[in-house]
Amino acid sequence: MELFTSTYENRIDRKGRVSVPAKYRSILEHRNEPLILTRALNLPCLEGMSAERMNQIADAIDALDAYSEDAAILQMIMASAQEFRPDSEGRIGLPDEFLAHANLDEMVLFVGVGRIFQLWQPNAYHERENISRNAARSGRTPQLILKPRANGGQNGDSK
Amino acid sequence: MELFTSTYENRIDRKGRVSVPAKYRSILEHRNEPLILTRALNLPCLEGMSAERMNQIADAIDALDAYSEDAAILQMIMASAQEFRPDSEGRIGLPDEFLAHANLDEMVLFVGVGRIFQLWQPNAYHERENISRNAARSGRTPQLILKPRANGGQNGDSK
DNA sequence: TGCTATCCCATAAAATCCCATGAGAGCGAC
DNA sequence: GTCGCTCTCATGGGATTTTATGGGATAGCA
Repeated sequence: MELFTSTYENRIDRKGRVSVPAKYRSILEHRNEPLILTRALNLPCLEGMSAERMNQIADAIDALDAYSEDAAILQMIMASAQEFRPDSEGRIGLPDEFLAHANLDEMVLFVGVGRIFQLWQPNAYHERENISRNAARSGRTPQLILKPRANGGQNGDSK
Repeated sequence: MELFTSTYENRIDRKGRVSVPAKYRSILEHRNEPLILTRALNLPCLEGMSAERMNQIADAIDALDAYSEDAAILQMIMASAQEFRPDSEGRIGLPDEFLAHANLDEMVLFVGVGRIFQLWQPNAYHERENISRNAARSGRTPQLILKPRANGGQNGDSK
């Protein structure tokens, strides 16, 4: 499976390290790409993605006028991004800015949301989940429009 | 990764030297290219890049009318460019014009913005970051259209 | 002779490597 | 089904290396 799914709650040890879920790691390793984390623009969480996606953003920046305000905002994404190379046990050390942005202390909740995954303070995520769920119950469901994929033939392989 | 990301705040010592972040150094060394610094055109910061990037800018200038005002302005980028060779500990000495242009005194904030990086007076950058972040929060986010890349893409997605 | 830039060595803190342990999932034999 | 074996994975912590930084020594240069 090429998509990040499910959730995993892992501990931050006293050195500030946390294990990246093995499922996520194997996706990145399978693509032979390093792990990138960024601070989400408008949420108190971190976002994890492959380097491929960062390159796409860099391309988007280059396509803009280098001195425009739009470019400045996209550059903020790059400035908050950091490359991580998990140690031999699959852990990464989270720097203070990242811990602070997502209010992380003891535990981290990894949340797979498809092409990327998020890192949440567990309670913060559960609150947010309840809010969204209640919104859905009260009828405010989003439109979900599925389109056929271009490369219909290939499906997910695995280990 | 090939991109300059994240931020690093380093001290200018009493001899006027500052360490170039090891991550940035290794990118340049990996490409076997010297470090070039310029004064940013419309911002109080310096910009660091590889020599290859300089060539791209030169190409962009050539694409303009050689006698236009725009070309004259962009040529100032080249005029302010200077090549630096870090010492054995990875430090460079910043000349006075550069210190003055970016109002640098004690600390330098290296800000990776993709294909280049910037050198800011820390407070000056944080102010600018707040402005951009508020703009992003209030909905004025730039269009971000991610395009599949020519070389890297194993995952055929479009969205 | 002063000034400046560069080389070299030293050091503390932070990041990373490496080995160990234990819980738990999966699996096969019975 | 269930017992026990194996393997994976998250976690802990000591050992080692990297990195930023300070400063003395040396060599040009005005």
